[in-house]
Amino acid sequence: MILSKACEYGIRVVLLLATQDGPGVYHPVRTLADRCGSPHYFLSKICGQLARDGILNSHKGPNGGVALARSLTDVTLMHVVESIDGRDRFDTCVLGLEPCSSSMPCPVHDEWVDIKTAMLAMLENRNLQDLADDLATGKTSLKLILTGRDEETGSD
Amino acid sequence: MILSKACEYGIRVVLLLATQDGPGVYHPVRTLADRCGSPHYFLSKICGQLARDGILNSHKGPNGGVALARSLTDVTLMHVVESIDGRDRFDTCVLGLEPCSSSMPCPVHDEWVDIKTAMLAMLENRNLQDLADDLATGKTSLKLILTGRDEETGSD
DNA sequence: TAAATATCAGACAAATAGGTCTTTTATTCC
DNA sequence: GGAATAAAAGACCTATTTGTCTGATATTTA
Repeated sequence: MILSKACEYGIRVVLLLATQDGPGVYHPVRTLADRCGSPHYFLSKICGQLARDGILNSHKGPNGGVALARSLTDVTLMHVVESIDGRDRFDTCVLGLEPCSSSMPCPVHDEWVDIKTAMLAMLENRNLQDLADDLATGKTSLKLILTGRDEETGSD
Repeated sequence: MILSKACEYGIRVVLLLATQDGPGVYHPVRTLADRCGSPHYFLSKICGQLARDGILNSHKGPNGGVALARSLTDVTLMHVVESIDGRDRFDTCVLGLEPCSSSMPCPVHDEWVDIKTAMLAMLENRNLQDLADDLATGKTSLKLILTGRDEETGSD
């Protein structure tokens, strides 16, 4: 809603990698897709984009896959959003008015400015390390309702 | 982005009516569409929905059109949003996780709760009267960049 | 080198959102 | 009643997003 589906999946996969083994450890997109409830081929494209933007590295062949390209402290969710959705996702007027700005504000302009600020803060105030720490301590969770299959046994 | 295009247009038309003559005065959707930069037929459907939900009244024939159905103080933008987009637009997790809640929060759950609260406040803290007052005094504006035509002379 | 694994590139399909048009119906004015 | 006006209903089209598939390429292992 606020983010595209593609971006949701992108964030999920990055968080997943951050909680698993950190940068440099490769996982096949196939496996990650299962774990984060994203369509395999769709996630594959998303990872391609993240790789092009230097957030992931990718490697072909056995033991290949994708891995975080940078240190956990060097990546924020905003980096992912910028890569997938683009930053201008947050530059629009609530009412879609073109000239809306502080000098010609729409009826909800001021409130919206504050909300956008809070959204940016949500996405860039904490890096992957912080977020992974919260996940590790159980303070937060990435659990989702998996429809169809439940869990991998590691056999694939 | 946060609201659908349909909802944007719906809000615009309601604000337009609020600043023009208040409840009970009918304007053809055609004219309103020109003024609020919305496709005529599209806005027509939107107004139909708003009428079904008791926000607008509509009347066929000459001197017909749509008009606000209730007093300006009885309508907020949230009423429009609920009518067009539905309230559950604000009930989703940023990451699209199904079980996300305060007891199983996603990594940005808490921040998102605050942001949603602010968005609801933006949409329901002030009624059409308040918003129309700000527009009347020039404190805010509904101006938009009209592509193609500039203004009606009343001839069509 | 052969077989297996996995990404890459890009075509393709399905679903949804956004937008247009035509026909019908109700209303007003003459 | 007849002409004009304007909404109502619903079919239809277009663009974007989401999702799937195929063939090619690179890499590893044996």
